[in-house]
Amino acid sequence: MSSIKNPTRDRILSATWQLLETEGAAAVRMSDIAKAAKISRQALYLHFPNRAELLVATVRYLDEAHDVEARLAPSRQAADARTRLAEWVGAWGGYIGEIYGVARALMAMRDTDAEARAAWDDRMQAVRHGCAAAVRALATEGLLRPDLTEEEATDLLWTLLSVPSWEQLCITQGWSAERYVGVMQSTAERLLIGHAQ
Amino acid sequence: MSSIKNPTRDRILSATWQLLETEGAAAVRMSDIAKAAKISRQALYLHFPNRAELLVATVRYLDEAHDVEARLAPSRQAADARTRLAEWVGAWGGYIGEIYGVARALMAMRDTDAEARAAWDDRMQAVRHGCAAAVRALATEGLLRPDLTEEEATDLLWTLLSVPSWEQLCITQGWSAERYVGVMQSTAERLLIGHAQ
DNA sequence: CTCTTTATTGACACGGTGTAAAGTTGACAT
DNA sequence: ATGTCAACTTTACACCGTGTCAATAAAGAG
Repeated sequence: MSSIKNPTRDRILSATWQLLETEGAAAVRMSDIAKAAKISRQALYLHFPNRAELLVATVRYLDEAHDVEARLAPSRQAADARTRLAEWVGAWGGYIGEIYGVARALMAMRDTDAEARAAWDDRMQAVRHGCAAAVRALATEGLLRPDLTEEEATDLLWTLLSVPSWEQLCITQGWSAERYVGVMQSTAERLLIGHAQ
Repeated sequence: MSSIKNPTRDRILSATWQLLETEGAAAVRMSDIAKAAKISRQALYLHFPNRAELLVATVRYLDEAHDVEARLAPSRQAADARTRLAEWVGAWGGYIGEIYGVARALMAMRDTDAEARAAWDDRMQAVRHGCAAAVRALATEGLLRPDLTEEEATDLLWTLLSVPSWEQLCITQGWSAERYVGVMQSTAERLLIGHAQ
């Protein structure tokens, strides 16, 4: 739909995405993006006021392209808390790999650009909500590890599933996506579920 | 010792440290550091060839000032693997808070500066070795969770104890240092020790 | 045919890093 | 006293990437 309405904007976004995914994030300049989208650097500023907003728009574009909602549905519909947790870890954990390039660029901008920071924090809060929901489900089934508050458990799961953690395991240490998700699922269980099981 | 040999160099390093600890890392420019050290911006370049090397030197300076070796000794001398793990998590986890400012600045430079990247990676590998040693101790006492290889367990512990994870919990979520260390110790146990306990 | 939108080219300001050159200051040796 | 050396200062500038501005071109819609 957005692709029909405004083809160049779309071309820009997909070029941005592609560049961020392949090059190292910091190396991608506005001029690189313009070149890849086959417009002048200045034309970029006709569509996006600055780099930060372009990155934010790219994230939204990716969400749309990957149909995030559909991915998260199984987690919400899970019968019991345990499978809900596993589904959630699988869904989000698997998604990180696909947005990593853009995520990385946005994270790097946090330090210098308030808007980028806000956008990133907002998205991460959404992830935290997902974690909170999974923890809540565990708590209502009485499965939650007793020495943690729900808050703490949420923070812990959220941190385990953070992008930097994913980066460390999958990029630095070369874990495969399957291995990552598998280990994270068992780890999350261990981490959160009280030993009464 | 370094303080006796070269007072201005020392003043620069301590100014850098102080600024990075108080201001947000990215906001600290070379000129700010110069001003804080009461020398001209150019004199900075008489002591350090560029920003990256200044940051790296600051990290070393901090290590010396905080006597890292002494902090890590209890972990290495621990009687059993379990207390070794707890000591290690406590020592490193507690240390992060004191170097966070500099660490943050160095991490931010990774994207643009190869030298900064190398320096940071080197330090993180040292941390990973600490994790590996703790895991190894667990393994030789037969305590290691059986569904993980030693490699995987090391990576997992290392990621749990990473600076970004610390940041998310202690800065973003406002955990106190004690709470962080306490939760991390019990979490690490849960994460790594097989249920034969 | 003209208005509007989208794009182009070229130029420039700003901020931060790093370089270069010439001059100042103080300590110390002879 | 003089000369020398090192640390430091001031001033200036090059480079890069972001973002702004103005003048102009092309193309479709009314």
